[in-house]
Order: sequence, then structure tokens, then C-alpha cells
Amino acid sequence: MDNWREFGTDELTPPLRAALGVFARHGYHGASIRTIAEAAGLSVPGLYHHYRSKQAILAALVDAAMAEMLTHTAAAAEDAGDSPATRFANIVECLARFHMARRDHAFVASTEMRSMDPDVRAHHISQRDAQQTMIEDAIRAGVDAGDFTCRHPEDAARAIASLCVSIASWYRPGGPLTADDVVARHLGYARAMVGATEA
Amino acid sequence: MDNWREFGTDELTPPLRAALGVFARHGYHGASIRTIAEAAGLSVPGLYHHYRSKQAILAALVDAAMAEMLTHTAAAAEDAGDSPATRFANIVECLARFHMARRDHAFVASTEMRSMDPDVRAHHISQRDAQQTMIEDAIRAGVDAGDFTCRHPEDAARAIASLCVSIASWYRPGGPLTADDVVARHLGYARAMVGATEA
Amino acid sequence: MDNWREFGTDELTPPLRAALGVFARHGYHGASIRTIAEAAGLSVPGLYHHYRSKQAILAALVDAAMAEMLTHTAAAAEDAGDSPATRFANIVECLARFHMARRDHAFVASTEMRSMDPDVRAHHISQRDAQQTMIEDAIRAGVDAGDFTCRHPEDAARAIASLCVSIASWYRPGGPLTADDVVARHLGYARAMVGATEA
Amino acid sequence: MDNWREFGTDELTPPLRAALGVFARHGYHGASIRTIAEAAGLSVPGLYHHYRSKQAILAALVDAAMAEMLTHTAAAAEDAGDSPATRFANIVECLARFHMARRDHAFVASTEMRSMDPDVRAHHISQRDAQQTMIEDAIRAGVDAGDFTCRHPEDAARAIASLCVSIASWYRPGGPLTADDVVARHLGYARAMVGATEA
DNA sequence: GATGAATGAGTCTTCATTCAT
DNA sequence: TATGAATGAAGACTCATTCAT
Repeated sequence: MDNWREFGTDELTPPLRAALGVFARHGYHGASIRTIAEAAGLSVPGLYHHYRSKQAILAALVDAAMAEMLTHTAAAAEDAGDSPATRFANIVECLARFHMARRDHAFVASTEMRSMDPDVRAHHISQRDAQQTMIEDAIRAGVDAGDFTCRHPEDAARAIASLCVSIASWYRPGGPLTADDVVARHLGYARAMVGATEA
Repeated sequence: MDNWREFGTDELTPPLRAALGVFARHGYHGASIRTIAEAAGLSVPGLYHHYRSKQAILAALVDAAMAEMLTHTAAAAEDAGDSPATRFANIVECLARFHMARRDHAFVASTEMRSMDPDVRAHHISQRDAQQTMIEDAIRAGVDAGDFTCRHPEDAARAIASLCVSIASWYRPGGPLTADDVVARHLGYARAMVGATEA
Repeated sequence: MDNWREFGTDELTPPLRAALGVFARHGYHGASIRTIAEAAGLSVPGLYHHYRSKQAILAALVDAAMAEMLTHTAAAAEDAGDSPATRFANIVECLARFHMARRDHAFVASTEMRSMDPDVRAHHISQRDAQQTMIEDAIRAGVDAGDFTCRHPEDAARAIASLCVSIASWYRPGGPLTADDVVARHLGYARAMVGATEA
Repeated sequence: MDNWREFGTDELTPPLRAALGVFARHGYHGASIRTIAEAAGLSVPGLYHHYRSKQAILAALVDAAMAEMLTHTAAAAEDAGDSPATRFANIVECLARFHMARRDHAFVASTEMRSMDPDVRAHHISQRDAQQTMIEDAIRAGVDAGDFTCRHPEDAARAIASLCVSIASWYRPGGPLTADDVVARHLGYARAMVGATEA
């Protein structure tokens, strides 16, 4: 991972990128294979040549998004060295940046859980839980180090994750707030939520 | 409003309640009129007798949910008298309770924005904005009164609203946390986010 | 049963009768729902209003055919009184007449076994076996009575049934042979096959 | 023809053999080129390299089957020398053996007539008629020689052919009856049907 | 109000077939 | 020959909606 703060072009295949846009705009059930194929510049069977089913597209999409999120946040955590407070801050910053850079990915992943087949959903949940556990561990470490006063790390981790996820549903690049603004404010919220003693 | 902390049975008509469950489980586009009619114990034309279209059902549903939320939070605000801190706390508590008592309502309203016809969506957004403005105003009043140190009331209001909305997607009655637990913790998060100066 | 020798108009519903023709001409897999609906004078969903699936159509069709065959042959057997030879002859005659009057029914039923879902197939086989057992019992009775010399009643019953079934694939009303011709000849074959001792 | 009683491995090309199995199990329209290619261990265009179309596969298959049947029965007839009764018996035996040794071939050929393109069907029918004529001629010769008393040789030929064909739909090697059993019984039926005067 | 019957347009998916490599 | 990629047409089936009764 060169730089966990950077999110360049995602590595989705063209059909997946097309599907992502359509899913984001219309939802899984509101998106037709025809529309997706058109958006991808493919015929319908051409799309099926690459993906077995609509559900397989969703699965590939969600997995790619979650995997990228996990890789980046893991790098962010790693990058913090031994300081729990920095580790926590890096993770939150990374999450916030991810949800701005990958708005649609995050939105679709969190919104279409109910449209996933059981095994796809299970996989997604395990990835989401891994993410949440990373935050939780960082909070616990901070509490142990005396940096945070948080009483319910698990609950706080979920709340902070939710907060970052929700960025995806309102943030627009070029809007009134820059990405750095959003990061700064959410770092502030997150630190406050875990009762950070410094600052 | 007798007691804004209480949310009894909602006042949805039976067909609307049935539709709510189906929308929550499958999404608007994933729900068929047939399934809704069945869940409502009506024939398909019977359902159409009550509502002009699937979209009208969604509109009625979302409006009822948002109206109830607004009525309750307004009562909660009113109930606080002159204290900005209490007003803020009451609103947050009310929001949290609403999103636990009306999980499906809140979830469908926030999740199906993209499925709403333009005018329905506009109406929904105006209700949501009214809600957010209430929080924002309370924060500003608290800042003016010296109770909060928040620098970006609008942003904080959105964050706090998002946090409360997200409760609906994980809270389950009978789960490990009681409603009072959830309220207490979220009050804590919300106060921390606006930099409440008192304990 | 008024007269087991008579086969009037079958009692298939119009959609079933339409489907029968299409199945007979193109086979189950070669028949499209569209074609069936068109033949029935219905729209596609109109057809689905009456039958849940293509398979359900096949099932209803085959069951109706087999049931009619069983009812008629049972009446034919009944009609013979105590004479085993007459009972045998009546059954064979009835079978032959059925396969001329209900050519398509019989052809589809016997030809599309591989296209039937397991439970549909099981039901069909049980009906076919019941038919075969009727013949077998008649042969055994004839042997016991000294009318027949047949050594393998089960095998003979199957052969005779097959012979009657095959009539459906070549007989055409208005062709060179009358139904009575066909009956007479097949009665001859069947008697010969069981070693009938009388003339 | 070394020995018309023996049917070793058929001489189908591997793709044809694969197609035969698939056609037998699912029918022509129920079989997809993809399934056939897979069963043949070929890619789809690989299969098309060998056969121009699905229909060409069916045509080649059916022709091979019918040709083998004709060659064998001709040899069986030839082998009988001057005795009409023996000639008849040899043909019947050969037909019975063919329908046991080449179950799928015979089943597909007789069952998929309706799926054949007109010229393919015409060719198949001419082969089938040639077969029937062989039997018919044998019967006539037997009648002329005073061996048989059959009154309708053409009809009897068709019935006997049908009876042999039907063996393919129930006989299983390793089942309760050996091939020799089946031959013996069907020789008995056939002789009875033509009114053979000797034992 | 409820019901049985109906439908045009759409759903996801697969078909047989082709072509550049 | 084999392969990966592609496609127009069609497959079975369901959609939201309507209407006579």
C-alpha cells in the first residue's frame, strides 16, 4: 500500500463499474440487466459472459469494495506505529476518505445487504465486522493507554463506523466542504465520542 | 402529545403496515403488489381500492413516518422549556427512541429515497430537513448560551441525525442493549460531538 | 361410464387442449409458452392465470389423459362379467380405441416422461403401472381358466400395452384403416400373444 | 458383417456419442449445444468445427443408427438362406438385439422425428420404411410358403417393428431379463402375430 | 368493497451461432 | 482445432395495473 490516504481510480472491471452506477441510482432490484449491459457498452449475453448472474455482479462489487476498504484501513493502522491514538485517528481518517472516494461502492454495499444471497451476505458481514473490530481494538488500546475514556468500545466502534458510512450519502466532491474539511470534522467527532483526553 | 418518550402502536392503516414490512424486507422494487396485498390480507384490486398505486403506498408510508417523527421531536423540544441543553438532549433522545420504536419506518424512509417519485421525494426531503433544522437550532442556541462549543452546527446536526438513523439498522428489541441503554449512550455521543461543557 | 367404447370430446380445459396440440407437434421443450398461449387465444399472463407453470400444464394434461384411460378400461373390464377372455378382449379393445381417439394425449404422455418433474413422473408411472396390472391380471385369470397359455403374463401385458400405445403414432382417422379394423387386428395380435386357445 | 447377433461399441464419433446421451436424457430441444460440447469434452466452437449445427448432429446420429440397423438386419436376413420362417425369425431377433444394444440410438431416432428438418426426417422415414419392408417381405414369403397365415402383412410388420422399438424404452442390461430372454419372448410374440403354423 | 380474469411490458437468463485470435 | 468474447432472438415467468362482475 503506497499511501492509504489516496484513492485513485478503483480497480473494478468495466462491467462492474457500470453496474455500480446503476445499482447506486436505482437499487439492486430497480436495476435491470439490460440497463447494466447498456451502461457497460455490452449486449446482455455479453454481460453474462463475464458474470454468471445479477447476484454475482453484486457479490463481486461488494467484495471488491470491502476488500479495498480493509486493505486501506489496515495500512492506515499499520502506518501509525505504536501510538493507539494515532492508530485510531488514521483508521477514522481512512474510513472517512474511503466513503468520500468510493461513495457508490459504500452506499451500495451497505444498502443492498437485504438483496444479497445468504452466502454473499455472510461474506459481506464478515468483512464489515472485521472493519468494526479494527476500530474497536484501536479504541481498547487507547483506553488501556489512558488516551481514551470510552466505556463501551464496541458500541462506539459501531457508531463511528456508521457515521463514516453516512458520509457517502451526502458528500459530493466539489460541494461546500473539501475532503479535508470532512476528515477534520469527523476526526473531531470520533475523538469526542471515545473521550479522547488530549487535544 | 401526551408523552413524546412513548411510541405505541403506529397509526398506519393495515395495508400500509403490511406494505411497510414487505418494503423493509425486500425494498421497494423488490416488493410486488401481490406480496403486499397478500400480507395485508387483501386481493390485489382490493389493495388498489385503498391506494392508487405502489408509489402512493410508499408516499403515504413515508409521510406518516416522518410526520410522526416531527410531531414527537417537536413535543420533545417544547417539553424542554428554556434550557437549550435540555432541548438538545430531548430531541436526541426522541430521535433515538423513534428509530428504535419505528425501525422499519425509518429504514424504509431513508433507504427508498431513490425509489420515490420526484414530488414524493421532495416532500420527504423537506420533512427531513425540518428535522435537521430543529437539531441545528438547538445546537446554535446551546452555543449561544455557552453550553456547547460546536463550531459547525449544521454539520454536527447532520452527523447526529445520521447516527440516530443508523440505530434502526442494528437495534433489536430484546437484544443485549435496552432502549434506555441506547438512549444513554447516544446522548453521550451527541453531547460529546457538540462539545457540551457540563458533565 | 355410459359406454366405454365411445370417446367423445375430451374434457380438457381450452388452454390444456391448446397445449396438447403444441406439445404433440413440437415436444415439451420445443413448445414455447407464447405458442401455447397463442393457440389458446390467451395472452401469456392470461395462461399463467390458469396454470402455474409450463410443467403444471404438462402434469394436468398427462393426468387427465391417464385418468380417462383408466376409467374407460376399468369400465371395459367391468362390462365383461365373469369371462376372463372377454375381460381381456374388452381391455385391449378399449386401449386400442383410446389410443386412436386420444392420439395426442397418449403420445405426449408416453413421449414426455423425461420432461416431467420427478413427482409428476412418479404419478404418471403409477397410473401406467395400474393400467399394465389390469392387463396382467386379465391374462393371469385367462391362464387360470385355461383360456390362455401365456407363460409370462407380466411381459405379455407390457408388450400388448406397448403395441396399443404405438397405434397413436401412426393411426389417422380417415386413413386406410377404420378404427374397427385396427381394433380387430390388434385383438388378433393380442390373443395370439397370450396363446388364446379358442379360435 | 461378421456376426449380425453381435453389437460391439458403436462407431459414433466421440461428439456424436456425447450428443446421443444428452438427446436421450433431455430430448433434442431440451439439449443445449453447450451441454453437448461439455459432454464431448470440447469447446462450443470446437463442436461446431465438427458439425455445422445442432440439426446436423441429430441428422448424423440418426442416420448412423438407422444405417447400422439396416446393415445388421440385412445380414440377418441374408444369413437365413432360403427359409422364409428363418429369415423372419432372424430379422426379428436382430431387431430385438439392436434395440437392446442401441437403446439410446433407437429411442432418439424414433422420438425426435418431430425435431428433424424436413429432409432429415424424409431420409429417416425412408430408412425406417426400408426396415419395415424387409419384415413385410419376409412375412409375405412365409405366407406364400405356407409357414404363416397372416392376413395383413403390412400391418403385422408395423406392429412387430413397433414392438421391437418399444423394447428400448424399458430394457436395461443387468435387469431381470437377459437379452436372450427378451429375444426368445419377442420371437414368440412375432411368430404368434403372423400365425406361424409350426411350433 | 371484493374478486376472477386479463394484459402489455418487462423481468432474468439461456439459446444456437459466429468470429477474431 | 481450441479459445474467449460476443450477439439477436427467444426462453419461462412476473410486473403493476385494470375492468367487468
